[in-house]
Amino acid sequence: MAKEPKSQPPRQPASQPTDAELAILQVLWSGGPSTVRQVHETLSSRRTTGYTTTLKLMQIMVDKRLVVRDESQRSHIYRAQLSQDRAQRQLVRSLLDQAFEGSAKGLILQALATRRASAAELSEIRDLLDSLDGDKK
Amino acid sequence: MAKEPKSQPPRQPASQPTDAELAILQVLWSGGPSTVRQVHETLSSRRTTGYTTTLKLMQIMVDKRLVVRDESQRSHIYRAQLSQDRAQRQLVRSLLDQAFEGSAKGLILQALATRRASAAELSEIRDLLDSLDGDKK
DNA sequence: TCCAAACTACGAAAACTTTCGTTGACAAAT
DNA sequence: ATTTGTCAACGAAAGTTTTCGTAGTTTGGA
Repeated sequence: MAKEPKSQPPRQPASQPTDAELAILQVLWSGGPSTVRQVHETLSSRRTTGYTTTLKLMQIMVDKRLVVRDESQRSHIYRAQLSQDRAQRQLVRSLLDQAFEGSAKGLILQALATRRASAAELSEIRDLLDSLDGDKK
Repeated sequence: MAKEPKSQPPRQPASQPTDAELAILQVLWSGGPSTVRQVHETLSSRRTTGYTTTLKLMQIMVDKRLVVRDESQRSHIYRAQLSQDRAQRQLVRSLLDQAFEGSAKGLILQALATRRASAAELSEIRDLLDSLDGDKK
């Protein structure tokens, strides 16, 4: 006989992460695959929630396909399924639509006003601007 | 006797708008002071919610001090109290913290990748970069 | 005057998100 | 083998946001 006919409710592509989910994803993005314990420890410095809260959230995130889980160990290992790049894209797009009437320029101006970038960063941005200009000519 | 000792629960500065509230603010920002009807009509093209939903949200927004209301007419006139600029600042800041580890550069790169800016816009951005560079020297 | 249309107010349901207590399983140490 | 600690699972409560039905008011005709 085969393994399981377990019909795991198949979800849509991958829903937008909530705030708490994003906090968890950040830990996974920067720290790589981790256990719930590890994520919770890292998060504890900012958040003040119980261990089971983090666990529950991560279980929900598996359902939503935001993370995948390796259950071969007793302590399951979670890995981000939604890439940081893709999440950032989605978030930027929705922010542009929600508050900037689609204007990238407006968003960029606010970003520069909000956080001072280093000279090196500024020149990287300039390079990108140049390359975009080139394409467009 | 005087008018009303009506102690309207005084709220804090001005809370962060939710998604639905942001949609309403956008209408007020771009269309100026409006009635609920007007806002709802404008919103109807994207959203599909009842009139009273919009009304209720706008009433809540008055409580939150996100908008102010002129009741001198039968149809009250609502005006954005939270400026678009201030809202944008808050949103950019929280997005930077939540998904870009505070890096303005990262956000800007994503914004440029997401929405193609016109040559004119690109040069405006370049100007801003130059002025920031100047300050920093 | 009476009726219909347009409006505000408001309560409460529905939907979504976050939190945590409890339970049972496993594993390591005594 | 029993105890102790760590873990996943899960249900349910608490909190927040969004939705809408209903009721009462005002306005402008017929």
